[in-house]
Amino acid sequence: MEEPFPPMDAIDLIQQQISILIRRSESERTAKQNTDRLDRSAYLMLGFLVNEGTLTVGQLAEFLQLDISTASRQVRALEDKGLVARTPDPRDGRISRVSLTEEGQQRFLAAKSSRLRRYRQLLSDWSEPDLAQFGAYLVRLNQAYYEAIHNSSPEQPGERKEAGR
Amino acid sequence: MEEPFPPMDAIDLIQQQISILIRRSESERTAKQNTDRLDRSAYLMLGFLVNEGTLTVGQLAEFLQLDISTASRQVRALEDKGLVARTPDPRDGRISRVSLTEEGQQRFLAAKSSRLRRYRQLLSDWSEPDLAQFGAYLVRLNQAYYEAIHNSSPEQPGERKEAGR
DNA sequence: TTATTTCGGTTGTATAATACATATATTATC
DNA sequence: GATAATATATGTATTATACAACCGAAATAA
Repeated sequence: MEEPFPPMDAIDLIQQQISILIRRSESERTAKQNTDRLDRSAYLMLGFLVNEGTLTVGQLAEFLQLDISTASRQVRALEDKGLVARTPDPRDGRISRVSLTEEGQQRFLAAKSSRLRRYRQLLSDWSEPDLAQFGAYLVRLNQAYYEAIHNSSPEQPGERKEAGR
Repeated sequence: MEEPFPPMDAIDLIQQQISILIRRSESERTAKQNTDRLDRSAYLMLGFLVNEGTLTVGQLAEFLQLDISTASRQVRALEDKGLVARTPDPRDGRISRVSLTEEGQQRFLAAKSSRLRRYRQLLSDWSEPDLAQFGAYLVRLNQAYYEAIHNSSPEQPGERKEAGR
């Protein structure tokens, strides 16, 4: 392989720590059932809906990088809980447009608040610049992931593709 | 309890980005089956064994924050694949001591190398100081998780973990 | 000593999240 | 109107997980 790559050690650390972070997070997910907690995918899904307003099942699947069948089931689960509503698209009978219910909004905000509380606790002794910097790094990494995946994929409305320099 | 906490915005970003990161990672996990890829828990488990040499099932469970039954099954799965070996402790017949096989070492290194390749790609345009800093932040966050778990005792019905050391 | 409790681990069972293959219904195209 | 493409849903399988019940070994109590 080519060599203009960053040194192994830092990357190795990052890779390892991300594995651990994910495991930790996963552990929290299953263990602590704060009543207002939502599983990660549901949380992300509701979050997208909060931001985007209304999305199709397919769009949700794409955003979450889920198989559409999985997304479909997730939507149904959320629907059964009354957190989202599906309305048929008047112009295309195949499409289900998914949007938040009032209840869904509230549950999302509650879950968000619960997560924030947890993170505020975990990060309570971080300086503000460190927090900002860390957040920026995470964004950057996620963006890299996103681009790696969407190298040559069809776009969705609202897509921002920033090619970096 | 509002004052001595860091500002919401950065934390909100971090929390959200970590959710996304985990989802991305999860997606990679199921999607790309590089032959040398190991699932996250197996990878972490082998990694611990690389570092620590030999561990009991219970220790692995604790490190990975898995229920011991899950750890037990994981160990068995790895054993069936020939990646670890269980040897009975001569002094305590209850204990299984788990260690890597030669094959396990090789598979771990291959998986690690594969992961590193992926991350090198994703992070190829990061500066070295940024990488180091990001790694340090991740370590710090994981450390906070670790401490949060090991300091506060979340009461579980029936079983309370006594930390008498 | 024997009886009981604790401990490390395994196995039974349940659940959740997921993907892949297939089905269905709707729209588009020929 | 027949066929193809599309959006979603359903059938089925897999995987990772936890909890509960259990088992055998060790430690402790009687």
